[in-house]
Amino acid sequence: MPELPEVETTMQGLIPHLSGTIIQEVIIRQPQLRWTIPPNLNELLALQKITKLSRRGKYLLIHLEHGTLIIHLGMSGSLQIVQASKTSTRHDHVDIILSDNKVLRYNDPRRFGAMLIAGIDPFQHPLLKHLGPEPMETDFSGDYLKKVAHKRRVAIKSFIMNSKVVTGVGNIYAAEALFLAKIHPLTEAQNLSQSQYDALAQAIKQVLQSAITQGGTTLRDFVNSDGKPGYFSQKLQVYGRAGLPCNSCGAVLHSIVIGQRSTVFCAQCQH
DNA sequence: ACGAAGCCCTGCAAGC
DNA sequence: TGCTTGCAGGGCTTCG
Repeated sequence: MPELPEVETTMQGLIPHLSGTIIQEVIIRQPQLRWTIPPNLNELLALQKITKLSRRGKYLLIHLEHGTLIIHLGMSGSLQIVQASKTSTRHDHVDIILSDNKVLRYNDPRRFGAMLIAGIDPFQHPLLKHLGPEPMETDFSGDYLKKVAHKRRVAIKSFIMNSKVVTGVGNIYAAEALFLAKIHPLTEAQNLSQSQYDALAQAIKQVLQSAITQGGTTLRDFVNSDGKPGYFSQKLQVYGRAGLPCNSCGAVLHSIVIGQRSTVFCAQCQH
């Protein structure tokens, strides 16, 4: 499923195809995503020039002359640049037809994704307005986490998956970062020491950066914008490895449920 | 204000 | 083999 690294990889892959391009037409085959796609999306986007692309958490932002297209890939969404002649298949919900006979095609089997319109300043949009810091930026740090965690009794794993605390850390990388920082996922957020938070912030940055460098994790249905899979999945230490031996100590990895999310960890290494 | 649960949806795997 | 059932998952929304 697309996590932050996949969104970043997708954006980087799309930039050369989209920057400066003028949108010709938008075809919506299935408007029922996480939220219904605005019915007048075509009227809003047609003949507008794409000025730049950016990312906020897992939200991909396509900046236009008179507004912003917000895209979220949910857990099974993908974007690809295809030739206009290529026949659409099942779950190809939206085509954004570009000027040079190319199409930006949105596919999302589970339809947990979203495609919405915001103004010129997308950060005023309700979905983006209250997001926490970007994990890769310098304002996200152990100091910041320790401060925000004051009197918070929620499990640390849920805490770092809360988009108001930090945006874009999903289930896979939360588990990986906690393993790397040697922190038990059920620890109450308020009980982590400063040095643990320093290690955790560092670990989050490291796992995300590593995945971005690798080109994004490939799981079930993610394909990056070139149609090539990423290769990070083989590096995962705990996610999807319940019952298998810990790569560090050899103990059998445990699987528990935290906040309705499966969580794999090493009881030996993580305290 | 905080934390837990609910919800949207399809593909896949396991069980019968 | 084919059907049924259960589960996974992002993250906003609702409930307590």
